[in-house]
Amino acid sequence: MIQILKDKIIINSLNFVAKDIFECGQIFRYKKISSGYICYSLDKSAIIEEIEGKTIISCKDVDYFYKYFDLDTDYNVITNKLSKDMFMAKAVDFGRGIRILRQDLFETIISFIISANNNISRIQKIIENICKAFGSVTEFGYAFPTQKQLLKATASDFKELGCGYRAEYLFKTLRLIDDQFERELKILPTELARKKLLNLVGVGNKVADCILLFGLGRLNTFPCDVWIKKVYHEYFEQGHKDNQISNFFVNYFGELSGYAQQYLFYFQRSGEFFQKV
DNA sequence: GGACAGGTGCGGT
DNA sequence: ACCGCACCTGTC
Repeated sequence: MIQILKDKIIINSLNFVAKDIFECGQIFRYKKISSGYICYSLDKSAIIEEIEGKTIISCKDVDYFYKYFDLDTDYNVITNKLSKDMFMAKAVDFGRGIRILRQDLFETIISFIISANNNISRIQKIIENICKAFGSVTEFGYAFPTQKQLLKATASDFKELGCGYRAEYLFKTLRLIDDQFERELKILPTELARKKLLNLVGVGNKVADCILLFGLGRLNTFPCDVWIKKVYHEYFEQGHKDNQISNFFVNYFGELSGYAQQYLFYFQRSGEFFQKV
């Protein structure tokens, strides 16, 4: 099913669809190209193309992207379990190729602080600006800056790069985190890790859950944004207050919560696109 | 001009 | 603890 070469990973599976993976809301550093997608993580990049029904991932660091795309996880098991719920079956069918990426923790923290009350194209632009201004030069462009590099930025630097009022959040949070902070987060149980994340400036419940899910691989979380609220009120309504919706879904989906969130989010949002086009 | 976008911090109860 | 509100900025 999966073939690993020196600078390529070849995947022969229906459970890997680049469009679904990159456009389901979990990542901002990717670009659509004529032959597929190119994505960036830290100082690395990979090209993802469909050739003769197979997915080819071309990159220098095969080990890194094998983990990044979480290729050891069998999504057949996940989609089969989730599809037992009638409504989920539709969402899973729509986003069959989704995989939750194993993103870098630091990059995830910074990126999702920027994402708060913001739209994707602007988030992408801001992150790109920050990479250009503070990241190292790579063969493809600019790397995501390290914490050390970002500590050189002032709040007004961030503002000039388009962050708006999130500039202060970034400036302050950068002074609250370090390697030790990240090491502790990685070993703490989900609830305690969430509490620790909520101490950061610009990190509320939603952003904390995104960091837990995308940066720490905690699948027992369910980030709740406006789209998920719509899903709840349209299809799962049971009288919960908005700030209890995430808990409701975690109870409902258990260890599959993170996956379920991605399928539901992507599905709900696609409806909006169809209506607009 | 005004509302809204993948929320959060803050001040007032 | 639980409200309500202001907030950068681009786009409709």
